Amino acid sequence: MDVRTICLGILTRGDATGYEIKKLFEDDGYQHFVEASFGSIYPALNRLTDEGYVSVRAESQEKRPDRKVYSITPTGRSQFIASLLKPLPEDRHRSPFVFAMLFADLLPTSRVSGMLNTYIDQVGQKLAHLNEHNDASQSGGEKFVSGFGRAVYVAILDFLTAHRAEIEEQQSAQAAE
Amino acid sequence: MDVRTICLGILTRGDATGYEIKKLFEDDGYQHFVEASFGSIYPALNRLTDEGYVSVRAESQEKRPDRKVYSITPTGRSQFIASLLKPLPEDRHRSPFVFAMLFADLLPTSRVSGMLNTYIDQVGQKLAHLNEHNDASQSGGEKFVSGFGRAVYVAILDFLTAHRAEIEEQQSAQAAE
DNA sequence: TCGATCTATATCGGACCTATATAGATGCAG
DNA sequence: CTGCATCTATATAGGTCCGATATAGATCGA
Repeated sequence: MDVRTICLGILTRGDATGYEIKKLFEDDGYQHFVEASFGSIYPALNRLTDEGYVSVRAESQEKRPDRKVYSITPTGRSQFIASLLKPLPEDRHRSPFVFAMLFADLLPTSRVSGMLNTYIDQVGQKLAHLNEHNDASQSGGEKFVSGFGRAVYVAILDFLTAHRAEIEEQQSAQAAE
Repeated sequence: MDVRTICLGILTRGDATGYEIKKLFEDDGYQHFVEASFGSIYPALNRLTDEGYVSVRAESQEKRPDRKVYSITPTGRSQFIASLLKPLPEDRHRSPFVFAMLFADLLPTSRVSGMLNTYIDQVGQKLAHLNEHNDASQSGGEKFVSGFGRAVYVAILDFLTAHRAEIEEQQSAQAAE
């Protein structure tokens, strides 16, 4: 699922600038299991334009850089749907926190507790964010995806609350100093 | 959490070749929330060697390329622990499946059901894999991380089983053809 | 009114992954 | 018992993507 495909998908829901595409990941319901940076969005949109999958219109604004508003073309739409009919790449979940827990025995208890607190806090915020944006305007897909996110985050919080004591006791003698 | 740090961490548990480091992600309990490819592991080990964080001994084998066995140095060990004391990068969970569900209305029901079946199958396999490698030899950290993985996978399976019907009914008129 | 944040585009360097090349060993199916 | 697939093992090239940075005027709150 490369950035070009992600951009095409978002443009099926309406025209947008590169900036707005990025904001969708941060503000709305899209954000939790897909992301892309400016450094890949802008080149992706240029290439999609070259390939004829999107069109641009430059809205010139006084004393500001042009707003480049992108629209998906019929070709782009077919291309996007075709990409959803091909086998999907697998999920990729990278968690520096989980990796760090494998080495809890090398760290002072206070650091392990700190990591747990920070992580629990972050997941709690993501959950709160999902709940905030849980309004009636959501499409069926968005509701489903929100529910998915909530299920995952709640499971993580439950597990960590129930089992954090086990990992907080993992220090070996020399790390406990 | 870059690949160099990941390699250092694994080498705190014992010497290994680049190949063995990669295999640890595939076979053992490490695999679910951390990964690295050969294309990044080999350059990482070279650079760690240059920096003095690991040492290599080449075990020459008859009619085979040398096995390059890497060991972490005391400097490398301090460096690794120092990196765990710094703030951790946030989790990054990319899910093409979740992204695709946002566009269920553009797809035929059969394709949405197929995606769900494939995804449920993959998560089920990951869960089974975690359960297989759940033996007494695991360290405290590994047990904790296995439990974390199980909690996440079970939550996903429960959610999808309970809510798949909602997304399977999302097709708009033109996509249902 | 001054600084911070926001809108908006863009590029560079570096990190990382995928695919590929090489090559002998081993194991299994026919 | 033979041939094909898989495994051990290292390595690189090409391409994708992210993080940091640059630019620059607008807006908003202290």
